[in-house]
Amino acid sequence: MNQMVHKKTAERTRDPESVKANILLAAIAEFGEKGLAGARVDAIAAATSTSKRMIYYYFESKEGLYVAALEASYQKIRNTELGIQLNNMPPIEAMRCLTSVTFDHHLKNENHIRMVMAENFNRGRYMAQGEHIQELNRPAFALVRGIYERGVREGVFLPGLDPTDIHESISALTFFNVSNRHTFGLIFQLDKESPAYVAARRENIVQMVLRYVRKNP
Amino acid sequence: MNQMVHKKTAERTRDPESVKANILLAAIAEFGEKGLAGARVDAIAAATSTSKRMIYYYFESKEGLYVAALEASYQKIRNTELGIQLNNMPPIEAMRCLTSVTFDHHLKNENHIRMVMAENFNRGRYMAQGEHIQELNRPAFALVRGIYERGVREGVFLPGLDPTDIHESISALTFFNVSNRHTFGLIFQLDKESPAYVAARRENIVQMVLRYVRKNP
DNA sequence: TTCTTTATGTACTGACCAGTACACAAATTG
DNA sequence: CAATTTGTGTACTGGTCAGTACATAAAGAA
Repeated sequence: MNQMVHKKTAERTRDPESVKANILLAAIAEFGEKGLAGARVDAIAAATSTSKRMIYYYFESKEGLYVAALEASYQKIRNTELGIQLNNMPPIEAMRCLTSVTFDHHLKNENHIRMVMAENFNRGRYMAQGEHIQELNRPAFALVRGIYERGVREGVFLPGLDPTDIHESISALTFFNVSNRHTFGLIFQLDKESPAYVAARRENIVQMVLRYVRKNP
Repeated sequence: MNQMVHKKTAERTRDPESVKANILLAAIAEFGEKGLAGARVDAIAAATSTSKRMIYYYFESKEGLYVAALEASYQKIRNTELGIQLNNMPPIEAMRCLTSVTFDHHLKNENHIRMVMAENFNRGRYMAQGEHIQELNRPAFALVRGIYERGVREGVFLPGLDPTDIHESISALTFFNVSNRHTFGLIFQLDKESPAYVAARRENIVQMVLRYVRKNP
C-alpha cells in the first residue's frame, strides 16, 4: 500500500536483451572485483535494474552467469582493441607501436585483467565451457604475425622465430605489469602507478621486444 | 562412552610449534587451491592433525591464517631457491642459467604461484600486513644484479640498464608461463604441459633475456 | 477474446560456514 | 603441592547466501 508497487502498464515495457546486458555488466564488475568464489549474486542483483530472479531465469546458476560474464568481458575488450593502422609503418616502428599500445591497453583495462586472473586461478575450467571465447584473442595475434612476417620479408627481422612466441612474450610482459604490480611493488618498494615508472617500464618492454626480433641492432 | 575420547596422558604431549607448522602447511595447500574467499577453515582443520579451535587459538581469524600462510609460502620458496653457483660462470652463461632455472623453479612450484596470484587479486592488501615478506624476494634480485654488473664490467653486457627491470622481465616471462597457461593454452590450442613446448618456451625466454642485456649479439 | 508462453517480482528456505562457549588437560610457577 | 597459564577438543550458533516457490503481468497465438 505505502510501498512502491509495479510500474504502470505503459512504463513496464519488456526488453529481454537489455535486461541480460544489464545483468552482464553488473556481473563483470562484481566477478572482476571479487572473483567467482568471492562474488555475491545478491550484490550483482542489487547493481542491476532488475531482480535476482532474472539472473537465474537467464543464466541458470552463479557459474552460468560467470561463464557468460567472462565471455562478455573478452568480447568487450576485443571491441576496444587497437584502432590503429600499423600497415603503413615500417616493421620496427609497427612492432614498437603495437607493444606500446598493448601495454597501455592492459593498464587501462584492469577489470578484464582481473577476470583473466580469476579464470586462470580456476584453471580455465569455465572458459573451456564458453563457446566462442577461443577465437576472441586471435586478432591481436594476427597483428603480431603480420608485422613480424613483413619485417622478415623486408630483411629487418630475424627469420625463424615463432610469432606465437612473440605474442606470448608481449602478453606476458604487459599483463604481469598489471596483474602482479601489488606484490612486486611491495617487495621492491616501487610506485608502479607513477607516470615516471610507467613510462620507463613501457620503454623497457618495447626495447626487450625489439631486440628480440631485430636482425642487426 | 562409546566414542573415542582423549588420548592417554603419556601420548598427549604438547608441541605448539609443530602444531602451528602443521596448520600452516594445510593452509598453504587450501589457500593456494581455492584462494582466500574459496578456502574453507573447516577443510584446513580437517587436513591437520589438530582441530579448528587451534586455528583460531594461534591465528585469530581466517584472514590472520591467510597472512601467515602467505608469509610461510614465501619463506618456503626462498628455502628451495637456487642452490647453484653462478659466480664461476662467464656472465652470459650465468644469465642464461639463472633464467632457465627460474623458469623451471616457477613450473615446479605452482602452489606458490597460485598464492601470489591470489594475493595480487587481493591487491596486496594482506601482504602489506605481513612483517618480513618484503625482504623475501630480494635474494633473487641480488643474483640478477650481481651477474649484470659483472657482465658490464667484463664488457659483454650493455651498460645503463636497470637490474630491477631485468629481474622484473625474467619474473614476468616465467611467472606468466605458469599463471596464465590455462587461458593462453585454450586460446591458442597449445599443450603447455608437453615437454616439447616447455623446452621451446624456456629457450625463447632465455634468448629474449640474453638479447636484451648483451652488447654485441 | 481466451489460451499459452515469456518475463518479472517478492518472500522464503535450507545448507553452509566463520567464529565461539564450554569444558578440561598439561605445563609452569610459587 | 596449589594456583595459574597455556594448549586442546567438542558441540554449537547466528548470519550469510545460492537457489526456489509462488504469484502474476505482458505479449503473442488461436
